[in-house]
Amino acid sequence: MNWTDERVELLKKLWSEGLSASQIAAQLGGVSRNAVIGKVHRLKLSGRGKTTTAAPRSKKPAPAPVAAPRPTTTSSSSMSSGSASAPQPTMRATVMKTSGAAALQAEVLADAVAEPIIRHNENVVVPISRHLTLLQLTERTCKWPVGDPLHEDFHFCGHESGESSPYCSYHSKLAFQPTAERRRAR
DNA sequence: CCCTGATTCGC
DNA sequence: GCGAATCAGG
Repeated sequence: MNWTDERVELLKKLWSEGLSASQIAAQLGGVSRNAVIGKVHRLKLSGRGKTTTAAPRSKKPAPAPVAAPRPTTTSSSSMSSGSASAPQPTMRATVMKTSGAAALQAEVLADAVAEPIIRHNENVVVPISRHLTLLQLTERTCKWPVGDPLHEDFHFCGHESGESSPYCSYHSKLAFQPTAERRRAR
């Protein structure tokens, strides 16, 4: 790729708009972040109104994806229904009382419900979003799309997704729901 | 570790 | 002029 007038123009525009070098590189396509920076310097456009150096390393409040005690999907046979006042002597309570994380989350959300399980697979509003653009996605960012692709504020979740999954824990659950009600063992 | 821009220097 | 490698920093 070579720096055509168009590309240079776009570069100038994006750079002045405050986009980072990597973002610009991604949008231009065919060039690396370094290439963009190098070009920027050669064009002597280093300064930008507000250089908020470094991306907003957003701190994660507390995803708290854990705590999914399997509420016993269908079974309703032995015990459980009532409030067994005498827990099994052998089985230590599997309750696991609270946790710092849980408490913190409750504090933040305030409105949080006592339902550790996500139910509606529909268009529940995503918890949080880093509001990443397509080109900002990396190997470890959640690629769950948010919003209307035809609309300008379309973006991606962008949460931590781990190395294997393309989505964060939250969206993985929404994405990979294997026809739940179908475990008909014999 | 991820990301940011800045510089250097061989091509 | 170009941009990978490297540096310096958040």
